[in-house]
Amino acid sequence: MPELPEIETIRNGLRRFVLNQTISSLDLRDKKLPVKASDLNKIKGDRFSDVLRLGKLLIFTFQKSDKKLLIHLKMTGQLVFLGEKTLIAGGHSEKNSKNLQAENLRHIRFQIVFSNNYKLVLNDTRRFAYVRLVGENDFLEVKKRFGLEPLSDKEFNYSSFLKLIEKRPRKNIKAFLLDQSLIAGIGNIYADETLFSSKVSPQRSVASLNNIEKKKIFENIRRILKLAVSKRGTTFSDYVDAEGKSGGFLKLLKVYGKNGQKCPNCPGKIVKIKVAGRGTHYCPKCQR
DNA sequence: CTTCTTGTTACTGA
DNA sequence: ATCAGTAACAAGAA
Repeated sequence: MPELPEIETIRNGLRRFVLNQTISSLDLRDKKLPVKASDLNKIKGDRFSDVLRLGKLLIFTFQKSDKKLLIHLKMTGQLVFLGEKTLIAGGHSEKNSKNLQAENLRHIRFQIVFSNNYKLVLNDTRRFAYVRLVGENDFLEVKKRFGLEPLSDKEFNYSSFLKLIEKRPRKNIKAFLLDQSLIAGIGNIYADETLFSSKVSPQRSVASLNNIEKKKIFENIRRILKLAVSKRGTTFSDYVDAEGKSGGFLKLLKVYGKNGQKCPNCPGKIVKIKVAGRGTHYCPKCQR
């Protein structure tokens, strides 16, 4: 499940590969994707000028066209850069890593072929990922749905965080963290990890938090997301970066996927329950 | 065979 | 308006 750190890692990887590359063709293989082949053809011959990120959404801009290509990976989407036949750097594998091989790409839904025959490939088993090509107006509509960017010190600081809390006082804290229109980019993994490090139960409401808990949650959001970016994200099931490589944050997870295991902080065990419709991992002893 | 999973949106009912 | 809960989406794992 790619969340902000994973998407940021993909973005950084892709920038190295796709900027200034001339697009020679676009191959739309899945008709379900909300984009028309005839629209895609309009960016043939153009070049990518930048790769941006909004929450978990990737945004590609062009040198000539004013349009933007939006790619959301949802749960199982993978976006990788391929050499003529193989992944640019996917072949080298470390112990315990699930580095992706080109032959693992069994669900290619969309790809862009560059003039040197290198490719940008969207692989997605469950077909929830989407590709859209939007003009300025549609892009502004999309942008409106996103909340604060947690890696931006300007947008996301303690006072803007407190304002969000005041705006949604009755909301459950886990649902609050997952709400993309409030803070953009936190998903199930980093929500659980943030609440564990803050010693706050996922079942609490926002209104019940004291000042110390609010401050801890705020600080842990930033700390954990930044740490995860520096480790190139978390590979739990499908995620790989632009080179097909696994993320290194998996080893640093304290509660996500650890149900039944001992809590890192106390003799108790991590349990998994359902909160806000999501599988939620926490320590009932440490998190109150 | 059924059930569960997940990011996001859409809908319902409180 | 806000919030919780649930279905839907698709496909694979258990």
